[in-house]
Amino acid sequence: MPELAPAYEPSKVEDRLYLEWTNRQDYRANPQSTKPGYSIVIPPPNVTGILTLGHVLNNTIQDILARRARLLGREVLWLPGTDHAGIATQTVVERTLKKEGKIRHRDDLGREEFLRQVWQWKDKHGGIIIQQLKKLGASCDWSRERFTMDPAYSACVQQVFVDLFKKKLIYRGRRMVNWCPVSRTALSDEEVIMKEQKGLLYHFRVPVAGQKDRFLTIATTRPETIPGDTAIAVNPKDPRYASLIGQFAIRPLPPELPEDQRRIPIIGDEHVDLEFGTGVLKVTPAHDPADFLIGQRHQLPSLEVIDESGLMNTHAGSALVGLDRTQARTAAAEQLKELGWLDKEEPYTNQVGYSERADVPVEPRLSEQWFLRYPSTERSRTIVSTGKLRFFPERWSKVYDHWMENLQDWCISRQLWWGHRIPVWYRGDEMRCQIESPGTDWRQDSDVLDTWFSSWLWPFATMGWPEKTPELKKFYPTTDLVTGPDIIFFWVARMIMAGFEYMGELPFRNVYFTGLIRDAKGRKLSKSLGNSPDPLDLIAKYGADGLRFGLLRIAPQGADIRYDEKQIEEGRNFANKLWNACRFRQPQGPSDPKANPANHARTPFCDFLLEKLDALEKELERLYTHYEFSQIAQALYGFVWDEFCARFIETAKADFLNPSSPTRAGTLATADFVLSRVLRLLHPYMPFITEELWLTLGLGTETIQFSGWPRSEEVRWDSAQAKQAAFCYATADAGRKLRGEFGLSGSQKLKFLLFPTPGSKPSPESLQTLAKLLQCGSVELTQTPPKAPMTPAPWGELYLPLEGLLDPAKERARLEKEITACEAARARETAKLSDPKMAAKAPPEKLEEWRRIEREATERMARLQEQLKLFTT
RNA sequence: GCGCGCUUAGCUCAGUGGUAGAGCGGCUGCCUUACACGCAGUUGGUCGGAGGUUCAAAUCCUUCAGCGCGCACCA
Repeated sequence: MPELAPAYEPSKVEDRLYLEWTNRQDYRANPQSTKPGYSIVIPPPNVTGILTLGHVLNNTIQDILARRARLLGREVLWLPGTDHAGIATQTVVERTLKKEGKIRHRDDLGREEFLRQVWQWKDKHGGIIIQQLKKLGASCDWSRERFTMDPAYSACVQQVFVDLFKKKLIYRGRRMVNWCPVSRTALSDEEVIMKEQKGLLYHFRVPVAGQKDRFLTIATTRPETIPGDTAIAVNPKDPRYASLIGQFAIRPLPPELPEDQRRIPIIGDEHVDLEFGTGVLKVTPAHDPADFLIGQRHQLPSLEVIDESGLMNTHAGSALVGLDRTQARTAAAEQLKELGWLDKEEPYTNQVGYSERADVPVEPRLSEQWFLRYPSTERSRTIVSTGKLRFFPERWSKVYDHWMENLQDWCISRQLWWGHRIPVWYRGDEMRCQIESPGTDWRQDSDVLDTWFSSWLWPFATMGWPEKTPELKKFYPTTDLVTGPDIIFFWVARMIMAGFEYMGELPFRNVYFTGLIRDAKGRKLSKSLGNSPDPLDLIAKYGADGLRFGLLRIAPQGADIRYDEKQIEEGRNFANKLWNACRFRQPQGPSDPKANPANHARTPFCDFLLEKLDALEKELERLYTHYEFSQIAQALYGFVWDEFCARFIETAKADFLNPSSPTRAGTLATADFVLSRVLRLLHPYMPFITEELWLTLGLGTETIQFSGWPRSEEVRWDSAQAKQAAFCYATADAGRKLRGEFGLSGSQKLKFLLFPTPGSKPSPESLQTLAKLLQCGSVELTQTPPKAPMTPAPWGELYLPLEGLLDPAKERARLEKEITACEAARARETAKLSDPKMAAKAPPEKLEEWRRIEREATERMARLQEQLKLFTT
């Protein structure tokens, strides 16, 4: 048996073990297994992405669930893979090629050649995040790794499109969509994020046609769209303007156009808010969703003045043409000023939709797109609202329900090249929706599908759908899904609908939403802020187990996480603590995998530890059903550090150093029994160190991974003994406190005296253990209370004879302070008990408890007062 | 504007009706024969404010404030 190093060195363990596990194919899921199935599909990361702390959190949780399921004897499938991430990947490749000077625009290469370059990029960079997940210890079934652009997967996507088209749920239409002028594609509503923008509200006048000196004043944030205005709208109920409805106004821009070409109608529309601005609205049907609707209601012409790249076109007039939207805004305002139409500019803050990817304002734009009317919406909504599909934390189900209630058709076409091509073919005016080309003279739709239109099939398309595969039979529906609440609409909701539509069943039974990781200042982690640490650096520094445990311990359910590297350091420290606890056991000889403390004479401390282990196992059981991952980590941390190390090991030293001790075998058995269980309980969180210790100590000959989840029924102990141990610990705690108050260090070999509680007679062994816990020279019994500092303790009154060191004044002060505290505690209970209302209404067991506390405080006080008398004379 | 969440020790957070907790930090003392990635002790909170329910409120209700998030066609 190799000797354990003084400190745990993760780098010597992790890669070696991971290789062993994967070479042995420990994570390969067998659909033919008779064991009950457990499955998770990974939220596929962007194929060209790199690991972030968010991924670490998310995948560690999945790994915890998967590893625990294996210990529970399940057949586990954790299915990994990556996403082609249309816009993101295409943008990155295009940018790189531009930077290398190979192209100015992707048009330079043409569609086919550009796609070849993207595939090349994918082959080169696509595996990085997968390798990083392996470093983390992720126990995925790598033999089943999928990519959303795999041929089989693509076939699923096309088939679903054709099917939904046939069901008339997919349709093509010319509508107002969110247009990203940088990526030059349409976006779905979900890809637009509203941001507050500080700008100006411009007030300008327009003359009413044929009425000299009659003007309307309009407030707008977008003067650059004035050339695209095709009407002026007022509310028909507005007494100020109602009479003008039906007349015309002269649009001020572009000024070079003859006046009759700038004549636009004044219309009445309820949409106009009387209170806002001047109550007069310019209507630009081509560049504003609300105006578009007004335009439809009034059959207004649509006049486009901004092109697909966000540049002003010729309709905007000579002063603006070619300018970017934002430049055009100031230019248009300038123009209005010169023409004398501008009344004022005032600072104004409004909400503007931004493209999530390109981080520029989206331009509402009229275009021909494909839309999906969501399928299976009713079932998908009720499955969550009735709690059959559970969300953790539960409150996200409200957010989901609200979105499901207000479903808008999904714009699924993208004007990109990288993605699944839309299976629709054209010849002249004919159109066909089918996977194969109808013939050589047919031209395929040039658009691709939104990436989420492929990911929403992930839970079953990865398992061989549309075939009825053994995988689907065994592992669908999946058990748990772990993801971030930011993609609840993008992905979770849509997967539920696709699951019902194509499998007739929900895709997963539970969804756990992680929190967002923020830095110490509360900012989101991002590459541009430079506050996003590289998980691989953290693994190198603290080990994968340290990173996993440290991060999970501070990841409260449902709340954002304030990340601090200090926490990861603590994770490493904990790993080292565990390592050393085992190192303490190792020199005593090989561990016994079948150790059973029940078969041996034991010290009370063994029973105390077994009692705590039982409580821990029950607690973890409860916490796992609620997905309380950070509290599970806390509970394990506390057990290992406080119960096993601080208490048990200190008392086990007596047995370990004494080969002839009658309780030696029992203490060894307890150590092995408890370590065997605590390593297994910890394994989901810290897979590497627990495996290494398990095998090195010889707690098992096979890997820990399938060694069985500890059951609390296996733990047997004597609770009377455990109580004795608790008294001993409490006595030691009192002694330490007493010594600490005199500023005496542990290294000074002091002698304590114990004046035992009448009737009790502590054994020499227990006095020895007490001395060990107190780290003092000895504890001796005394028949007469000495004149020395004293503290009341469960076993009796503990004295610290200080010979010449004693300062009576100091001792008096100390006693008085403690008497005051006792008095306060007693008074609190007395007050409660003497309140007649309370005495009448509180439950008897509470009253009993309060009486006990009152009694104990009184007794303690009496002892302290006796002691005080000794020092007052 | 509507909805949701948060506010507890210097920091990060547990604690859903009955004596306010943990880790870190601070301070004091220790290289005590598993561990200085450690050990012992200690400091530190009128549980955001105000009302209410209750014998009893950090905990339940109402309301206010601050912060965060989601949804929303006020130009």
